[in-house]
Amino acid sequence: MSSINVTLPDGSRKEWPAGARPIDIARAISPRLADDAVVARVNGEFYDLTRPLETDADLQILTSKNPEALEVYRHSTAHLLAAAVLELFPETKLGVGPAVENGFYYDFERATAFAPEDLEKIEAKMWELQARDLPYERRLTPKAEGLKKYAGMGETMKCELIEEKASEIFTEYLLGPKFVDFCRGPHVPSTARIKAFKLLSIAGAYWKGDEKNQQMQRIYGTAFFTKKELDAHLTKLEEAKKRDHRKLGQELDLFSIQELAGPGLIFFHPKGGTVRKILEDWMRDQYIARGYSLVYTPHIARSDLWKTSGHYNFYAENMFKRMELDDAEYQLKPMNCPFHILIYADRMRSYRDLPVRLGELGTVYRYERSGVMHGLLRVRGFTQDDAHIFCTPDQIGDEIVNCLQFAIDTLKTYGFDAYQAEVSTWDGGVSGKYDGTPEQWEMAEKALSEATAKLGLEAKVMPDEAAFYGPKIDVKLVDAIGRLWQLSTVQFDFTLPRRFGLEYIAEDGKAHQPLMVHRALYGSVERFFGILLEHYAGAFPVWLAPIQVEVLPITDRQLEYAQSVVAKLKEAGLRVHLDDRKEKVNLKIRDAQMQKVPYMLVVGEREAQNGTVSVRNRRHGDQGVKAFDEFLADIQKLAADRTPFE
RNA sequence: GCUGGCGUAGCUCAGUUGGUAGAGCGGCAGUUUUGUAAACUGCGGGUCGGGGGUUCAAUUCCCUCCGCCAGCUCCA
Repeated sequence: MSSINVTLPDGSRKEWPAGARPIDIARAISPRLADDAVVARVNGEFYDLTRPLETDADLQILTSKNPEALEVYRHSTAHLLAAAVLELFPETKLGVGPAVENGFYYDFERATAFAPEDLEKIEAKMWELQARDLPYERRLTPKAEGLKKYAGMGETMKCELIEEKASEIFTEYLLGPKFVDFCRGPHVPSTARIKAFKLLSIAGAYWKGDEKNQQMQRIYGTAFFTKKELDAHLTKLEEAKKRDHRKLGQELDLFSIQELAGPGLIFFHPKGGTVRKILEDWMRDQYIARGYSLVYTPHIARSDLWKTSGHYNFYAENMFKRMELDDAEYQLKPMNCPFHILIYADRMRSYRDLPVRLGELGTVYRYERSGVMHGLLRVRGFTQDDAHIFCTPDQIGDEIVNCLQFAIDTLKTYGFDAYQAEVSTWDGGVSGKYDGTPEQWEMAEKALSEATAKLGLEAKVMPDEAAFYGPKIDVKLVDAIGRLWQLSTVQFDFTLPRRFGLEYIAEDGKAHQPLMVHRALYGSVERFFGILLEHYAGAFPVWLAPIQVEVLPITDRQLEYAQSVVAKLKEAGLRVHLDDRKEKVNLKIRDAQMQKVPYMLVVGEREAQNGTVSVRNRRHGDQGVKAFDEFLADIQKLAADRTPFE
């Protein structure tokens, strides 16, 4: 065949000589296109721009305007990184180097650790290689020959990968004199295509992600098509740092973690406590409105309970150590479920009693390994808004729908408009690692997917990601700067009802096992608090703000009037603070701004005389003078409506 | 838990050929009575994360423990 049919990016079909390269075709169409080209897609698959076409092709040229091309671009930058490392530190051995969500990394093995200063050197070397416009050269290599070659270079990890993944003839990519990598590609044609990147950090990572394997040094970087996009991303990282809940928690005096008390244990200060109470009250009120019963259960229980539930054996490494009391052994609770189950099982249940929905803000303690704690987001003691629903098979559909609706309403209330759902299912029973019968799994998974459909919730199915005791649906939210957080979860449990021998008497007069569902919507109150704090960058909406109004008298001659304003606001149920320090109003404003108080009322001579207040909003600045009653009505409405962003 | 980095005043941070520590802000006292993001002056404040070692002498060098940070692994 001397010619091939190519469907061009504009949809037209044209004949080209066999062996034409996508980049040549791009050039023929427009030099501009060729300059912008990052990668080709041929018959739906990524394809090197410089790799000759051999068959009829549906050709697309992906340029830097196409977000899909970014992955190829970043992967190419990872190769550039590895090539630079080998230039500077030739003894380094290679692991893997993929593109990831916001950049790329490459794993290396080397006797000495990379120092932070090394990143600068490596980056400089990368630019040097970039300037030389080295080609990403693709080569086909027979497996046996390749293995011998990589073994000769001492690249044992590459050999391992080749053994596992390579076909009889595999592709590898060369870049510069030293770097060759077993890699499917594709890559950009040459290094000059890479215009904007930055190395970010060095961290440890286990070979193949398994902690039993040796640990390697991972260098993270990010890359974008333009300097402008790169700078925007770096700015976003800075922005994220500024709204780090740990920093805000300290600056706004909301919570702390005390070294003397231990890691992962949270102290809510008065202001944080105020916010937390509102979160908790809202949730309890919702429980009651939605037909849940509130219960309270202990924090410890005999080990016998944990043996019955199975946690004693299967969850032991996550539990705090056992304590001996008298002649019995007790353990702190890592979960609330067994306690709620005991309440359910405390009396005979009829089908007429179901569904039973038991809810609690239950504080649990889990022994987390030392390196995993993170502010409020990963702690050792936390409070779950935990509820367990016991119901009949007939009821399960509605129960799941109601849980999901509850979750959605919760997120909306707190100003999260973007969220996504994931349904985790089993493997069909092939591995035997899942508990429960195929009928149970089928019924439960059906209930979950029907509920998402009914609510118009787009749910990604995650096969073989379920817990061993049942399928689940997780709702993840997207915060104000686009990050994803996992919060709400609704999980079936086929195991515990059986272990505890739960039953209800059905219409047939016989005992049946009820269905059991775990669900938590905040997930953990602490974590939710942390996420909210970052979402609002510390500027809690009026209904949540620990101080809603700061009253700022200009001189102490207005103190009396200011106090009367404060008293009236308090009477109206608002959280108000009087700044009666003998300081200039500028300073008082600055302090209130930095504490992110939503409203500041400046009261001076004029206001005192006219019974008015001068309103300042933390976001929009001076709002001018208003009659006190007018201000009061405005702020009460904001609080009552739970307006997430004023 | 693992790899690497870090730990100095309430906070943010200076402080190298090893000679017992400083700044700004905050705090306290006084002066200033002030109109939309920092008035002025003065004064306190630190077992330099804990313990051990080397040394005439350790914030500085070594060991160990604790904690924090970035990841990994695990997870609400």
